[in-house]
Amino acid sequence: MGRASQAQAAEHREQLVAAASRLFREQGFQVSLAELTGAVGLTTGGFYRQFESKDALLGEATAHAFTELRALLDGFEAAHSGDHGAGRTALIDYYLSAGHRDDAAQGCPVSGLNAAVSHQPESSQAKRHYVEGVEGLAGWLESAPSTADQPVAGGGPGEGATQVSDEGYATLCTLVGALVLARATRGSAVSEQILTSARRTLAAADD
Amino acid sequence: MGRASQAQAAEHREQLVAAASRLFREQGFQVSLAELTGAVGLTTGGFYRQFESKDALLGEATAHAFTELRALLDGFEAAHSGDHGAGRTALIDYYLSAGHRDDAAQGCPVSGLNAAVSHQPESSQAKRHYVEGVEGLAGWLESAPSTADQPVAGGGPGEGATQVSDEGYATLCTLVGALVLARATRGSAVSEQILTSARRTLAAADD
DNA sequence: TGTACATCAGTGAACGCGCGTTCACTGATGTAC
DNA sequence: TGTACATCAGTGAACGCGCGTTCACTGATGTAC
Repeated sequence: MGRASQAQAAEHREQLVAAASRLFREQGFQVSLAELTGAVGLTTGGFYRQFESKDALLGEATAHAFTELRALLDGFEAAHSGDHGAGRTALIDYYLSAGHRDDAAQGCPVSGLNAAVSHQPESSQAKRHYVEGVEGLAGWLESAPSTADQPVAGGGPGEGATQVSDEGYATLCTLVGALVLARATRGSAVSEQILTSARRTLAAADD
Repeated sequence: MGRASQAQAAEHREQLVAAASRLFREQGFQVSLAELTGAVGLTTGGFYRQFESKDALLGEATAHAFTELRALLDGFEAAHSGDHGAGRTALIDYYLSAGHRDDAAQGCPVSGLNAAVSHQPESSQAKRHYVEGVEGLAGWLESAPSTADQPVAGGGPGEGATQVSDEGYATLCTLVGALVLARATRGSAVSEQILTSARRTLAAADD
């Protein structure tokens, strides 16, 4: 193949991170490097010229997935003309849909990367990004977020300026629990019941 | 070593299932056979005289963990003289404690085996037991369960006589989501906040 | 009850495979003059 | 602008390791008489 240009190499790198963020969410961290690099038309050999290790890729893939999530949240809010409450309701409906359950690859990283991140050491990049992302999504899930610009995967290293409310965290717990359970029970009637029950319960709480 | 007696063999088998149910919850399905058999003082060679495969062991370990859970639930109810509501409150407090978060090995299989079961095929024993267990725990989590004898890991093959209410499933979602998130974020302040928020929110809903 | 023998739980090594990582190599790219 | 050469992105094979599973073997157990 010969040497790729710097622009091409940079694009390959981005493609690899994007593919990894999909495949890790879909299949977990056990996807092989051969499959990861193969997904963007490369071979494993060159991988280590771009990343220090597979763990490092997980770190970047995690950050990438949370950036995507931020865009998704913005989209939901924009689709309802900036009405956060309406956007929030729409996000919850999407979150607890069968479509989201069956499409982990493009779904929420809090649910999709949970297992992968759980087995990572506390000091890992993946865990750091994950924790930030959890905090950010929980903050967004408040009915009336304290700041308009709560980051999903940003903010300084300091322990976040604003505290997330019980409502934000509890709503996130219900969403993540429902999705994770619905995925583990996919194929049985229980899976649908879980999603429906969580949807109705969160809707009822919104009064 | 020579041949073990039938009684010893049966005991080894039980010990192996029990150890597997702990290790799979703690470390996931990737624990090696060497570690599993080593945990009860055996070597890997003899494993296949007791089990058809590692997958089969996961199936039995899942069933075992849910039997333990049933005993735990009964214990909580008995500790409150059969007052289900009081036992339920106590279980929720335990479920959302740092102790439970840090002791997955002896903790709830719905949370502990979620990742393992998610990657199992739909037809697997592990998945079957898991789905039954989810249904059973959700039923127990209703404030006023419809039947006194709702099984956690029992009941015929038919799709359960009684339907579980939204309250049961939604409560389970919040519990599982909280535990799974608290474990993935262990070491950060967010982990504690998640548990606390879920606890307060579920307590507030009990009015 | 005692003896002879078949059974089979458990051992330890081997097999085959897939994986993450390394490395010598290629040849187009980028740069120094 | 053109040329010579160093750089380095990507290849493909090899390395080393751990794993699930298999297998020949051992010797105490269980059983038939």
